[in-house]
Amino acid sequence: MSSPRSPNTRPNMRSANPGLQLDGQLCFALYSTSLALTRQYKPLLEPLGLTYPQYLALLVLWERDALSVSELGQRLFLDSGTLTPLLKRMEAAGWLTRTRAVDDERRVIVALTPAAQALRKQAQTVSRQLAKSTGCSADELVDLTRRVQQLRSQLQADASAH
Amino acid sequence: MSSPRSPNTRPNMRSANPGLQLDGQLCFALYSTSLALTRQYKPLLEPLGLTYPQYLALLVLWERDALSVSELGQRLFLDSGTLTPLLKRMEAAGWLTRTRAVDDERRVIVALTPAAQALRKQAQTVSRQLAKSTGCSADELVDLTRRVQQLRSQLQADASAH
DNA sequence: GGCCAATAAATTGTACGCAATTCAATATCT
DNA sequence: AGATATTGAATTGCGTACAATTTATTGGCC
Repeated sequence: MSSPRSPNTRPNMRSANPGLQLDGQLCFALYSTSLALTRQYKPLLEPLGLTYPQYLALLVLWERDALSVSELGQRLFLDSGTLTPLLKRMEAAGWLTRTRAVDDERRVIVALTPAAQALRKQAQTVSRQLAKSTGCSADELVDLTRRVQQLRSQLQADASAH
Repeated sequence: MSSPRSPNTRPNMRSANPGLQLDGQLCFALYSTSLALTRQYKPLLEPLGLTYPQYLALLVLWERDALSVSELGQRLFLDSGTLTPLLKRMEAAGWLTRTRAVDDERRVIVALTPAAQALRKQAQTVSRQLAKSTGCSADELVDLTRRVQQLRSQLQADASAH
């Protein structure tokens, strides 16, 4: 009743709103699409007892096991404030161990348990299912990934240049 | 000491890890780039007393004021569980009012205050600054935005098809 | 009108992200 | 060696996201 107009999205009337249309903003497109992807992952990861960020941590550790928290953080672009509680939950769930490094007791080494190693195959299924629901060809996925990575690099370069 | 190898990123050795490389995943590229963008926004929005999701809500309301919570949620792809507390904070900060609709007391209408209207110009500056730090041309931005939006649509279609 | 399903927000509980601070261990300098 | 700076995690506090539940209101049906 309160909105007699048709569906919310209007086509190409950017005239009255220079540079401020939600639909035109790459930032929002990335933000909302990233959240949509996490939602897509959820039903696939839930049976395994994993959240999406936890799954990302596993991806890193499957590539190279026994990393410190900060090394993991460099790969994921996350800091200890995010990772410490996440890793504690994963430790409690039996996916990994956290041990102080013997040569430098400041560092905490994160290592996968056999349970997490065994999960690797199922993860490939998850990965494939997700690729399917994007509806993109492999080439499109590769290309889009590269361009988004390129954007990330550019942003980081810009950020570190104050 | 614990890692005698060179920097973490290896070039193109995807052989031993079919479909599970973090770097190859579009999902992670979108996830980490979206977070990087939010970080880029933060110093620009902080002086205005806004967070990035709050800024997105303003973008929607600048386009069309006086929406219900669920209409706003449809535009942002967020639900009341996220929006209600966010809108309460924005109300407390003086950016908007929340009033029950007279014709349907279930609906809460969100309307901007003059303070929020006045903010519109400064927001254009923010938007331009961010476009600059992407290092992309206008055409590149438009193209990348469209492709990411397309992906989002595809995911939503796939999700609603169970 | 009275009953009941449907709808719109709000609430509850869990898990991130991240800035800022704290704490412990190591490195540096003299 | 001893004082100081630096580093790596952990902690604290705030603001999202989101599933699941609850509450209030409306619409439909008899």
